[in-house]
Amino acid sequence: MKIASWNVNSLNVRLPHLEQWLTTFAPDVVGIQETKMEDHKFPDAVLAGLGYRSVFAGQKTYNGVALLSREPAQDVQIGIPGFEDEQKRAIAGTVNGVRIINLYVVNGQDVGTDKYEYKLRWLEAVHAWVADELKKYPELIVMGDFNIAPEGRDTHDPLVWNENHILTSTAERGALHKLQQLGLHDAFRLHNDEDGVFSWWDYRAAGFRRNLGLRIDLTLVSDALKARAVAAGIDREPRTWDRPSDHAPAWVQLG
DNA sequence: ATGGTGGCCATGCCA
Repeated sequence: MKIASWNVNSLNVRLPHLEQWLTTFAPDVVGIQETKMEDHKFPDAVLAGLGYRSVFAGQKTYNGVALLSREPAQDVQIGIPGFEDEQKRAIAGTVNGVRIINLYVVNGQDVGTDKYEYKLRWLEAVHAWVADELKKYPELIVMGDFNIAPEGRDTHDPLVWNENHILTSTAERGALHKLQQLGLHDAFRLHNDEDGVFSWWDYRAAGFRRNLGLRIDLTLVSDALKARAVAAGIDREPRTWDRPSDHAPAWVQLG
């Protein structure tokens, strides 16, 4: 079972890319972020034609998440339970017995801003939620656009992307670490040791051409799933296509 | 030190 996470940065613009990628990469489950699309506009019929069921929670202009799966998702949860949030950033479901949480983590703008504080509050709420979910579903995947690069080797320049910089700051990495302390493993790092492998490249300054990127899109697998995570990676190909998203899909394969 | 590209939507905001 191949499970992937992809920030498409507008599903309206990227639907052809998604269709192409579903056809060639053939994932079994996909978590989508930044659909930027209200629910009544979601192309569930098009995706059904490709063999995928969809559940989704969207809004105009910003945010928006969806979960696509070949088998229908059960026990679908939209938003973080008990956490009031107008922004559509979280959706979860159970597919083939595996609980899957798909997140579009708050970007945070800059360290010390209101958005940064919201990001840290939001991650606290995610921690409580995941802790609760793990009790019910030991076989759990938490994936999405985390907007956090776990380590220096997940950035093109650790001197720039340092402990005071957004996406790499001490508090952000601390929140990710605390989440992983629940028993979640970065699937990519179970199988890849190299640095310079990224999932996001800024549109500005020819970031992709120069490979100036960050690895901020993660698939985390629970203790109970760790042995089944037989491969993981990032598929750079859709980032090479015309008018691409600024993110590439991150994936994990369960054996 | 600043802005750079892109999406949404018509202007700045967000990333």
